[in-house]
Order: sequence, then C-alpha cells, then structure tokens
Amino acid sequence: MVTITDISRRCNVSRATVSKALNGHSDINAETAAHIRQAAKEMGYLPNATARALKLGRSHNIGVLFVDKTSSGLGHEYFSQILESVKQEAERSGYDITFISRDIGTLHMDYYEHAKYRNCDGVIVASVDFTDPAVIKLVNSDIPTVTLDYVFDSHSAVLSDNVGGMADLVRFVYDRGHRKIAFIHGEPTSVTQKRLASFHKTCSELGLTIPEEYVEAATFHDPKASGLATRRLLALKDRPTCILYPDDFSFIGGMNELEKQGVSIPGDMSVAGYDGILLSQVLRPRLTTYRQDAEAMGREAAHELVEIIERPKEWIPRQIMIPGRLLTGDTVRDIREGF
Amino acid sequence: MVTITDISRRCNVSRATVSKALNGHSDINAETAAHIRQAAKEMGYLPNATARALKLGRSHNIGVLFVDKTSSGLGHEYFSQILESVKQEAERSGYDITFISRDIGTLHMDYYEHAKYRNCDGVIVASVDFTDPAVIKLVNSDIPTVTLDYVFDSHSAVLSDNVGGMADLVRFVYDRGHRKIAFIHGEPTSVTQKRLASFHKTCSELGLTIPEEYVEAATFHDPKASGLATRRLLALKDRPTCILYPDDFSFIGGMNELEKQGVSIPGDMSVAGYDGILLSQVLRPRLTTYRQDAEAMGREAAHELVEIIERPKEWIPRQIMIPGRLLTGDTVRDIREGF
DNA sequence: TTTTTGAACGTAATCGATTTCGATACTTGT
DNA sequence: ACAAGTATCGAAATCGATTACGTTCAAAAA
Repeated sequence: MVTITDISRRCNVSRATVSKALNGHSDINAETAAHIRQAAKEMGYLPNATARALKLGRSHNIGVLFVDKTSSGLGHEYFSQILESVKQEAERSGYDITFISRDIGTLHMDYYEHAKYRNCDGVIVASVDFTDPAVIKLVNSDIPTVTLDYVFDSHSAVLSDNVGGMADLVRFVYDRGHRKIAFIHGEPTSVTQKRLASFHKTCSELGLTIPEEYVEAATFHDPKASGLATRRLLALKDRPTCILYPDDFSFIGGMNELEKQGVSIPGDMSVAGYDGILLSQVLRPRLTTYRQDAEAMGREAAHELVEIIERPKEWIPRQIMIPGRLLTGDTVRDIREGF
Repeated sequence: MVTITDISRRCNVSRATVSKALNGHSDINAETAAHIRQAAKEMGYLPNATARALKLGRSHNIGVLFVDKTSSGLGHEYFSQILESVKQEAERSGYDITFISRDIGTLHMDYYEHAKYRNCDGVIVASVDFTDPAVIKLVNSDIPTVTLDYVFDSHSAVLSDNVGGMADLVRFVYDRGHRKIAFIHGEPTSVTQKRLASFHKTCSELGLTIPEEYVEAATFHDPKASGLATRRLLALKDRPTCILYPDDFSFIGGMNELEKQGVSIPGDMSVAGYDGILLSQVLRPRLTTYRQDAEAMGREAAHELVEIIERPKEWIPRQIMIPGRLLTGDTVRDIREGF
C-alpha cells in the first residue's frame, strides 16, 4: 500500500509537502506540486480514508437508519428506492453509506453509540418507530440527522405530501362521481394521521358526509389485513362505490377479496392505492394510485444532510415537502350521469 | 468524546493499561481491570472504530457491490432481501456494511480503489456484470471477496440452485401431464445459461422434445418483454400448454397478455414463475414458482466472507449451493387423463 | 547595505488506540 | 539469603494523514 511517506521519499520532500501538494495548498511551488502529483499517480497512491477520518474528525460517511418492525426491512420497494437514491446523492458529494443498527457484534450499543463508534458525519433516519427512545436519543444528539416522513423540532425533515396526495385521490374519485368513498388506512403512525385528517378534511370540503363504517383500519403492506377490511366493507348494507387502500401492496389483498366475491374492478367497485410502486403500473387494469417520489425524497434527504454537515453555520432546520403525482390508472370508474 | 486517555487519567494508569484492560489482556490485575471497566462505563466510553482500524489495519467493515444495469438497483426484492440478510449476519459478527461504487465524490476510482480507500476487510459482489474489468480487478485483488450467483476461480461463491430449481419446475409440470412446455428466459447471464441447460437436460431426461419456438428470450424483471414473448408463444399454431417465466415479475407481463387474449390461468394455460417473491404468494391464483432462499444466500455469503477474513489460513475456496423450494401454487393445471 | 517581506518547504504535534519490550516489585525455590 | 521466576504496569513506537508554526533564502524596500 502506497502511503504519503513513500511519495515523500521518492520525491525527496517531507510528508507535509506531499500532503499539501495533493490537497492543493497554495504554499507549494507549482512545479513541485505537479511533480508530486505525477509521482502519486505513477505509484498508484490512494488516500487512506481511515487515517484522514481520524485526523480530521470527519469520516465522510453517512449513516442510514432503516428499521422495519415487520422485518421486511429493505424489502419495501418504497424504502429501497429511497435508499438507492440516498446512496447516489451521497456519493455525488463524496460520502459513503453505512447502515446503523444496534448490537453490532458483541458490543451492545444503541443507534447513537453505533453512529458515534463509526464516526458518522450524519444520519438519515427513515422507516422507524419515531417514539423509540433510542431513535429520539440519536436525533437529539450532536450528530446531524435528517428524518423522513416525520418531523422533530429544530431538525430538518423530508416529507412526502401525504396531505396533498390524499386530497388529490379523494378529489379525483369525487370528480368521477363517487360520493360513497371508503378509506382503509394503515397502522396509527404520523403518516396515517396525516392521510386520515386530509381524507376527512377533503371530504367535508366537498360536502361529503362519510359514515364511520367507511373508515377501516388495516396494516401497511399487508394484503391479508386489507383483504379483511375489504370484506367488512362489502358486508355493509350500504356499500361504498370506491375504496382507497393504504398502499399498493395492500390493494392486492383487496383485489383478491373483491374477485372472490365476484365484484369486478372497476365495474362494480372502484379502487385506488398509494405509493405507485412498479407493480401497480404493470398490473391490468392499471391501478389508480398516488405515486410518492421516492427518488426525490432520498436525494433531498441526502442533500440536506450534507448541507448540515458542511455548512452548519448557515443552516436552519427546514421541512422539505416532496410532491407526488397522481397516476390515474384504470381502476376508478366514472359513474357520473351520462357516462 | 471520551477517549482512552481520559480514562487513564481518571484511573491513574497508562493508556496502555486501559487498552489492555478493556480488551481483556491477561497481564492486567483483575481488580485494576474491573476498576477501569467500571470507569469506562461511567464515563460513557466508546471505542473509536476509526482509530482502531488505522492501527490494526482492519476496519470491521464489509463492502457490498450491488450494481444493476437496469438502474432499479436495490429495487429488486430478491436483492433487497439478500442485502438485508447480509447486513444482519455481518452485524452478528461485528461488521458493518458499506456500499461500494465508483466515483465517490470528485475522486475517480474503480471498485477496488474504493474498497481499499475505505479499508474494507472484504467485499460481497452481487448483481453485477461479472465480465466488467473493474469487477474482475476487484475480485482478483488482495481483498477477500465472495460472489453471488457467479463463480470465479479460487474464490468462494454462494449460488442459488438454478439447475435444481429449473429441474424441479419442469418435473412438476411434467408430472401434471404437461408435455408442451415453453420457457421464456432472461438475458444471457450465467444464471440464464444454467437454467437453460437444466431445462433442456431435464426435458430430454423426461423424453421430451422441445421445439425451438418454445424457447423464447426476454429480459429479467421486465413484464413488457415477457408479455411480447408470451404473445409470440400464443401465436404459434401448436401452442404450448405451459409457460415457464424467467421470474415472478416477468410473469405479470405474461399474465396481462394472457388475460387480454382471453386465455385463462390455469384453465387454458398453465404458468410458473421463479423467485417466489412476496407478490407471487398474495396474488390469486397463487403463482407456482421456485422460491430462492435469499435470506440463506445473504447469510451464507456474509458468513463465508467473515471466515475468509478471520481465518485466512484454514480457508479454502468453496461453492455454497443454496437450495430453494418449489411453491406449488395454483397456476399449473393437472391435465392428465382422468383429471 | 540593512531590513522587510514573502514564497517554499520542513518540524513536530496530533488524532485514538494497540502492542512490543522493558521495568519494577514481589514471590518462590534452594 | 540470593537467584530466578512471575505478576503487573508503563514508555514509546506505530498506523497514515493533516496542519500550526518555524525556518530558510532570496527578492524587494528602506
């Protein structure tokens, strides 16, 4: 392994000079610097990130905290895409990605300790239980953090537009004549709260009164739960004409139930999903769904974190709202008069 | 930040003693060691992985090389699961995960250089173009590597049982009376080669002669390509009775095409997928598919890599075959006489 | 000519932890 | 009681890179 010392010997200069030449300091003669850089290239020199990190106290490493209670972990397409996008943006700025978790090896540590142990310059927190004390400890530590889909005081966050998305969906189906709109939501998280609030707000803005039975609880990413919720909705004496699902994957469970009961989509029942994962756009009929811009979320989160790390003075906490896009699909039937 | 020096001052011992006490060396008095450990705990001491890595030349960091030409990157459920599993097993052994890529920041480097730069103790290589010179350079370097689904000479590899899986599928449909079996395969990779060879071998063992037109080329994870291939198969004067798809996601494209042409599954056409992703088991009818044990693959790959890193003497390259499991599903109809 | 100035480079400390090689004091054997 | 052995701990080098500060020497200013 070629070190700075090897280069210094080859060029008959001190290690300090080599370091300064390689980092473009101004107090090195241009010719000398060129010579050193040439030698470094010839010798195949690579800076040692570890040594650099030790000396500078900056690792150029970003931690990513992705925990999923359902243990599907990275399995969710939405989070996989965010992660991929975080990775790309981070690399563009010269940062690498390290996963943060507890209990690495025999060491028993929490998230904060792990991040500290690895000298992470910052951490992106997503898909976790934000009420977990370990998460709160990390966020309120000296390590810069950016959260996804959750806001902590005095911290930056990247948010998908759950309010706007839900409103778009409701208005879309309303415009197609639907008045009896059911909503199956996920487990009680801040995301669910926002969507639920937006659902009710938009409905009342449109003058709709939604009976309690039209709002069903299920679980995110769980076709079984949504299938059961669908069954309950179908059992109502006054069936809804449209069902909104908590996510595209949950929709599959509803789809199966509808099919089993001989309810055709969208002939007998209109449906819509949420997320806009790849699957929803290859199924036929194409699912009407609100596509979250996972790519933008990951990119913005990484970008914001790098800003905090590199420009802590000028930085003020902000919430970055990432708008999604309604994918109209073919699962919502137009039931207006004359259609 | 509490360092070893802080502890040494508090305990009136040298830094060497603290280090040895914390690492359980035998030349430290039991009481002294206990006292030091107690102080370390009270002061909230955390070892500095960076300093340790610099001194020891071991980072306890494993690189992961996941590149996907289709740029869906981590989007594939199969690879996401492998990654998650790699991560868990690595952490169990005290290793963290870092992504390896080229061109980190403004530094222009290849995979090997990146891994070296980050002092990775080893790298897991998956889902890449194994003919890429940069990949070959990495694998043939001084950095231990384990590849997934591809074998390099004198290197360990973890392989899903493509031969056995394909054979299982063919025999399964054969047992249900199918003789006209079509196979849509993915782009020409080593995986495709193995499946193709196994397909032909198994067919001939069963005494089947498969016409050329029954073997169609498509692309992995691409419903459009498989949809077109399906259309070509349906256009044949002598249609197959069963179609094997390159993967579950590709099956969706076929499903759409079949539905469009009014061909029911499995009434008019039997089908099977490959991978056994979550989706395949929530769709109705449940897809007959060969489930790759992604969890085991990731685990074994990480475990093998740690072995290479920690026991280089005793280690000899080996290929670890991970068997999958046939998920029988409901998409293959029994067309034998009397059924 | 003397002083000042600045370009160019080196010295040495530093980051935090590990480890080799002693050094010291104490115990044991003879 | 003296040599030898043992338990315990410390001094200092080391990993690779960075940087504050000092030094040198020559050119410019006084």
